[in-house]
Amino acid sequence: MAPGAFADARDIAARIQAPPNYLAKLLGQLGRAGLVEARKGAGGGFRLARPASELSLYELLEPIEPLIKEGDCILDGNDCDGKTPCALHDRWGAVRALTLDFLKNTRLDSLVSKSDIE
Amino acid sequence: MAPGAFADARDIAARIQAPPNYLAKLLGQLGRAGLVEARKGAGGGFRLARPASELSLYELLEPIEPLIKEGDCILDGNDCDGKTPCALHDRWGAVRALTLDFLKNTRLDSLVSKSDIE
DNA sequence: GGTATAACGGATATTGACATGCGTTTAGCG
DNA sequence: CGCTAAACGCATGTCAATATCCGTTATACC
Repeated sequence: MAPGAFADARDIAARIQAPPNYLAKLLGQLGRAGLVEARKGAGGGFRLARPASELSLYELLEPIEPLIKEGDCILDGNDCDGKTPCALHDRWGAVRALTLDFLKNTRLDSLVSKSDIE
Repeated sequence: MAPGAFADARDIAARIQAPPNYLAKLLGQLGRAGLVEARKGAGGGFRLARPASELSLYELLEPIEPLIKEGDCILDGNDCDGKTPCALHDRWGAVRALTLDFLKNTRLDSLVSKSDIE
């Protein structure tokens, strides 16, 4: 596919075996979040607003579903701050930090293997 | 509560603001897995099969819902083994390992804060 | 043994995520 | 301008997880 071209939702859906209408809905959400651009009409479709190498998994997932946040406590409803840490504060903090690091520092392009590109 | 005593599902549910019948169902699952003991009738209820200090979060959650496993690939359906690692193999492996470590090496007793005990 | 208590187990209800269908709007192109 | 392609938006459907209800069974205690 030509770089910068728009791909329509049906084509994308067929490629990844996803339901076309639902995919379009998700792409719409990403569009509202400014991550993809949409164009209506003939020759239209969706495309990334920025290069895949500049989009983190975190950015991409965030508009679709709520993600873990820095400081979130694993025991819900707890205001587990520095003053009144819960029993798992440190151990969980390490897991949370690594997970966030993974999501924020992994770019979209790095989950595409070479064989998928051609 | 006396150590080794049985607590009935309604009491437990009231304490943790959970639906009593549903809780009993979950406790039943834990019972079948050998993690808690159940006793019917007056004075009956549930109790841990082993001390809280010997039960890991992993053991406790495993009968309730499928957990991440050593070697699981983040891209589903992938058989992402040593020979054909996916693009995220190493980065994801680190997150998975730390998460599993957290679940397996955190004991039930360590998520109870002092103030909950009395 | 009789009675009260509490788990057990199966049928049913609720809910939210996931998905579909279809009519409307917008954009490209001849 | 008119035709076609494709996103958009809303109403509806499906399904699994969660939860409820209630009759049955097992246990303790008098």
